[in-house]
Amino acid sequence: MSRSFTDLTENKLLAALSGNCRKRLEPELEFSQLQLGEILYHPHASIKYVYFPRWSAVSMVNIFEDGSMVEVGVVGREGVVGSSLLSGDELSPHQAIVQIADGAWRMKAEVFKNEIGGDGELSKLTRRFSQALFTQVAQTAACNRRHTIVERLARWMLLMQDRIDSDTMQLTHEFIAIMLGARRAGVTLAAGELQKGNIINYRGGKVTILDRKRLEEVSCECHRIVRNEYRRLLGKRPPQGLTAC
Amino acid sequence: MSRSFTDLTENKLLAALSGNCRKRLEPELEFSQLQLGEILYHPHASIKYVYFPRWSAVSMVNIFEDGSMVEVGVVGREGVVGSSLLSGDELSPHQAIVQIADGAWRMKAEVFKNEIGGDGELSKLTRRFSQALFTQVAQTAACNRRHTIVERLARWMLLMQDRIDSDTMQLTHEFIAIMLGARRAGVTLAAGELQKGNIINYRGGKVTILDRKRLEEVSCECHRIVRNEYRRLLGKRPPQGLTAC
DNA sequence: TGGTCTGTGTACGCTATCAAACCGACCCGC
DNA sequence: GCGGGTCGGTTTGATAGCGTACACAGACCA
Repeated sequence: MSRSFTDLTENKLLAALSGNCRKRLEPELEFSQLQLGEILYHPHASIKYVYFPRWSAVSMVNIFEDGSMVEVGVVGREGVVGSSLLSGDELSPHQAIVQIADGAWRMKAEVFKNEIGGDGELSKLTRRFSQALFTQVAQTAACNRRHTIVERLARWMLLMQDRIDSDTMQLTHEFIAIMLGARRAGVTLAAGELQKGNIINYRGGKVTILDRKRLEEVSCECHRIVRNEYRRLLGKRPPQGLTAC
Repeated sequence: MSRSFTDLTENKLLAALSGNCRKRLEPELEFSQLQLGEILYHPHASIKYVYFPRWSAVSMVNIFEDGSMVEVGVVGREGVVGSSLLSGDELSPHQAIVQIADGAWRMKAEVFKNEIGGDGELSKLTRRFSQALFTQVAQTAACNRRHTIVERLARWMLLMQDRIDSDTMQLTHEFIAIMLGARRAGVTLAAGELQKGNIINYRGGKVTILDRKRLEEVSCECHRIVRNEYRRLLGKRPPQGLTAC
């Protein structure tokens, strides 16, 4: 079974490590099942573990003083949740909440901090990932300013699908609305449009993507731009100079 | 004169270095006058220099395929323009454009990359700054989604004023509109409101802040939140463990 | 078999903002 | 003192999305 608990390479960041390095770190990585809606970090609370997701997606969410939320970024199997530890600071700047629930390998924050202090493999990869995440958040800032709900909804579903291996996701309009910072009714309208075009289908809190190609067409450019940047920074070719482990 | 070309401590990041370390780096820092509207980096072009601003402000701008722009973050004397080099990547993810033109000390990218490779002082400070910038961009993403033009305009002026030492800035409505991702007419309306309340005054491309306190009141919470995070991360107390230089 | 809960459809009035003008005020060089 | 450029004020009409509310459908449960 390809999804053995121990196949660390299902997380792409771990997969990019050299075999030796991965072997060395394996004892520090504990597999853990994530729950839908589980909160990995509260905003401004200290980070106990970092998470290397398998087929999960975790949203970084900004919470306003009135309690309303807006998603600012998403992390999946391409990276690691908790990369803000790179700064040396131990507090999570945002809430991290599980959107798509599968498993993740987690590592104690202290261990992770030791690894990324110098310029070993994990340090370099995490820095690259962190840069990609920054790009995603920045694109979201611009996107939130200029694009319609339909465009952003399409983008968001692509963003999610990129991080899992399935056409079907358990997602209600209500939940999506919170992430997009829009009304639930607004999402229903937008989703209705996509459904009319046979691009997606949903029922009872499950969304199915029927036509990925068309979904990309109705999405704004933001998805493609960010995806390309992820590929450039984290693509197959690992960054040069991976020597020290 | 406190604004001597050689007083590196006018940049707060350089000021946080130990005296020894600053002395060591001084020969690598070349003072350079920035021009209003000067483009330090084009998007996806390689970074030749990093800039430690004096009393300048530099915007990080996302450019859409149709040519329209939205600002995603601002860097001033609290940090360094080009911190994305931390990732090991040499390309600037965004356009960097000079908003408030004073001077900056610049350092060759290769020199900077050497400095931040390990965990010396400059490396640690840059990582912390990079985290603060991330927070700013994330807050902008949420802010762009939820707050009105008036609120965002007020926030933006505070953001600018925090980075210079003056109540007066050379800024046209047209320019502000591009940064906020709004229409020029929309900014005129919003600015008119602030002017009616005697909070600001503008004339001939110059804005004067008359009542900073009231400006903070009409601004959304985003300015305060980001400012507090900057203070926490980059505040007077330098990060612990600054040993190696 | 009916009750409750979750998820979705839809409608109404309202506001912020947009897009595209046009015009006046001022500045600066000539 | 004239003319062009920059900057700001304002209008008019359109529209996306908001806040709120209510209705319905299926699932699950008692």
